[in-house]
Amino acid sequence: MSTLLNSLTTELRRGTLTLAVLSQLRTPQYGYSLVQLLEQCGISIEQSTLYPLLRRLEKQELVTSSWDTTESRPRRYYVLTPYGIEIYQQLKKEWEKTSQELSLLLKGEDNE
Amino acid sequence: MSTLLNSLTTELRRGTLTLAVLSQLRTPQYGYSLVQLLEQCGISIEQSTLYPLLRRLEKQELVTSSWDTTESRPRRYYVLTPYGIEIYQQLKKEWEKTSQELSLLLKGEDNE
DNA sequence: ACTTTATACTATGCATCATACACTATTGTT
DNA sequence: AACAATAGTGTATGATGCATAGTATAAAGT
Repeated sequence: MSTLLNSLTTELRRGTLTLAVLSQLRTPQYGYSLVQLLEQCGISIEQSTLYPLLRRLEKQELVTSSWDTTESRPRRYYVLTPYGIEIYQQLKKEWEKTSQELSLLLKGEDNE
Repeated sequence: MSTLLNSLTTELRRGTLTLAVLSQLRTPQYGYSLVQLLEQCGISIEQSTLYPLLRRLEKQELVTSSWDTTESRPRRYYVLTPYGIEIYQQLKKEWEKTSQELSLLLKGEDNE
């Protein structure tokens, strides 16, 4: 893939990562599990992208986190706050709207 | 709309503007007409956002531009280059892929 | 003993978008 | 004739998020 296409795709993905992560935090998850969960769904995300994102979300009070030290390895679990749930649902609506609008624009002569 | 939701939505839109603009430049358009064309489709874009975008696209050789001075008001028309068409189609595919993946993630308990 | 997996995290730079401007010429209205 | 509104093209600056490239540790597997 050309570097140009690559950077355009990056920009296109931007913001969707947040939405994807929020969607998975309705049930508690820790960073590492999130990476794999999303990978399974075809969305690859680097840890070095995810952790700062989680930090942001926590700062914005969309998620809360807590350490679980009962297992052999300590894990920090993240989960949506009520406010986070609300924002998630609104953001989801926004995405559906944008998605539909774009579908309309892109429809038409599909010459392959 | 809260400022947080606003900024999240902005991020979500990011990159989609490029795709939207590219999709309209299969036929020649000038800046002002593009704004209105997209507006009709529900996508609002400020001129001060569009013009720098067009500049970028031209620099990346995805579009070319030329002045039309035959009308009463001079207009600068933009249109896709062959390379631009190619990139557009690939980017479109990327979007469709991402879009589908996200649909999957967002599906599920729609408690309204 | 060595390597891989699991797990968490930081720092820096680049690109895009929003916001706020500046500018001109034509059309429409009073 | 004066004025406002529309049509039209642009620039500068700042905020922000993602990618890239790292650091670090402990458990499990060989």
